[in-house]
Amino acid sequence: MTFFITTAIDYTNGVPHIGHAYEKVLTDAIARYRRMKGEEVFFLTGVDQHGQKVQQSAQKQGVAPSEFVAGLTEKFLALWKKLDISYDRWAATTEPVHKRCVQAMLQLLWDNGDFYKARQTGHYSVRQEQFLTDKERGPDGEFGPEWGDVVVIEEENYYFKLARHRQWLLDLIDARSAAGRPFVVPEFRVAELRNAVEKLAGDLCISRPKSRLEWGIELPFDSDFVTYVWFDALSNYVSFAGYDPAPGADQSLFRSRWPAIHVIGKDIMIPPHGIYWPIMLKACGFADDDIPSLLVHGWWNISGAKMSKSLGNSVDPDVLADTFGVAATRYYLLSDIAIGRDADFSEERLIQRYNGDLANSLGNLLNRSLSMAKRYREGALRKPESSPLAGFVSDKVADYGRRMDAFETQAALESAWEIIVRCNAYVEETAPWKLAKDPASADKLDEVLYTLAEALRVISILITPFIPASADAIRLQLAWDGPVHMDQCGWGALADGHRLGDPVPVFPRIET
RNA sequence: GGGGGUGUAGCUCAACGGUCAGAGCAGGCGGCUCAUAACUGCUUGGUUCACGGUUCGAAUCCGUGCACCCCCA
Repeated sequence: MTFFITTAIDYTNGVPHIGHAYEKVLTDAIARYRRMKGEEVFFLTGVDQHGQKVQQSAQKQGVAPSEFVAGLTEKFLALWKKLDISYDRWAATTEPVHKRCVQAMLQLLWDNGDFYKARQTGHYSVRQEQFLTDKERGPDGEFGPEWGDVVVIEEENYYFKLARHRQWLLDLIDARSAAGRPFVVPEFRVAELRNAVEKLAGDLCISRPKSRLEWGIELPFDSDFVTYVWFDALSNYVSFAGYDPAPGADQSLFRSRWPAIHVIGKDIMIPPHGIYWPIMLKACGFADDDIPSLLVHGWWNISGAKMSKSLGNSVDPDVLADTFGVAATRYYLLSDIAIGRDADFSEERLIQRYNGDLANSLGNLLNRSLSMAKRYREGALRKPESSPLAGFVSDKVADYGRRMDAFETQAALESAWEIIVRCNAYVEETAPWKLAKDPASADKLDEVLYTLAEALRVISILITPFIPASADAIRLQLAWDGPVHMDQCGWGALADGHRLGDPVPVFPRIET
């Protein structure tokens, strides 16, 4: 039974911003934690490369769409590499495996009679890729400049019979909540989604004529059309996991992974992930138990304002990582926002959290512990009968696990940091520099030094999902090369006589 | 117009209807010297947006407003 987790796939029409980075780092932390628990994990992320905007942007630059998306895709790939995103499979929607799967799904639903063709005439905004109605008219009766060029067109398209599954979806949402495993986490979003489903009316347009959009996946039953966005983008969650809708196909790999948990932003819960996607799967024959769940995260605002290109206030995570480091960036994104909520981004706060939590609390704890061990015992540990912090640490490890299981990354970090804070206080209480002066206190000093090293070893495991490279650096200094696994969080893995490495600051302070 | 969210210390945020509303940061006073000017003890600071209601008991539940954000029409 594989733990299957996905992120939204990002649209390759612009460079990645802090919101993209947050979602991937969040998902990465969860995926890494599950691997540490010994679970088989399939972590899927990628890019959405088709569509009108990409086609237009490519035209403007005078390059082929494939060339245009290749450049931006590289930027995403490079950023995820820099940020240590440990995905198992990269989903690029121009890949043949994806195209084949999407076409097979479309064919299946066509054969089942889930689509119909209809004609629509109206004002069309080229920029927004949508038909406009009178509601979009301004007070003067005209379409405002935000719509760009507005043209009158008439065209036929294919529609997906969505509305007839309305009651089924409502029942599914209610059943999931009643069973204690809500369709949407955090649960306060369930009401929001349910309300939107109640109002669901009308069907979903799923095509564009090739005369207007060529850059897409062709409908298998009508070569004059490509499929438009939903079947192309949402289907990545199954197409890259081995799904094959063809009758008699071998589904064993896919079945071992599915269903997934989709990590998405609150802006794409309604309607795509909360309405279109479950209904698409239902239509394809998925059972109710095989409808995935959604983990919906909030947004990073910039000084209280929504982040947007037009405001020019977007934050470049690539620059952030270069300026403050990967650990500072990842730690800030995961520690300063509660799951599902919005938060306010500021560099001042990032620096504050890095200096306070990573440099001062954790970094200094490691540094002072290793320094004392080296100075008083040449780095060699003696394993005591027991340690006064063993019980405390194991309690916090349990808290951490419960919180990570509930996707509460911020709260889980707090559990880990309670150990760190306790250890620093423990150093003050026991004052090893005084014990070192008194030969009669030798055993006590050994107990303190061992306790600190052992606590740090456990801490290094707990922080691995969040700041993996730093956790490795800490283990290197501790000279512990055991398996990085949750079951190694039990007390006492460092052997009698274990020799620690030399202290080198892992988190140098950011001076301002 | 409908719906959702938010409103708590100077700042960022916690608090299943149940001890005196807590924590971090910032501020103040002290301690220590192993350590990255770090660490640590104590401490200042609140009309929990407002007004009503339910309750033995409300930041929490209900009602009415106010403010801000988002979605839909």
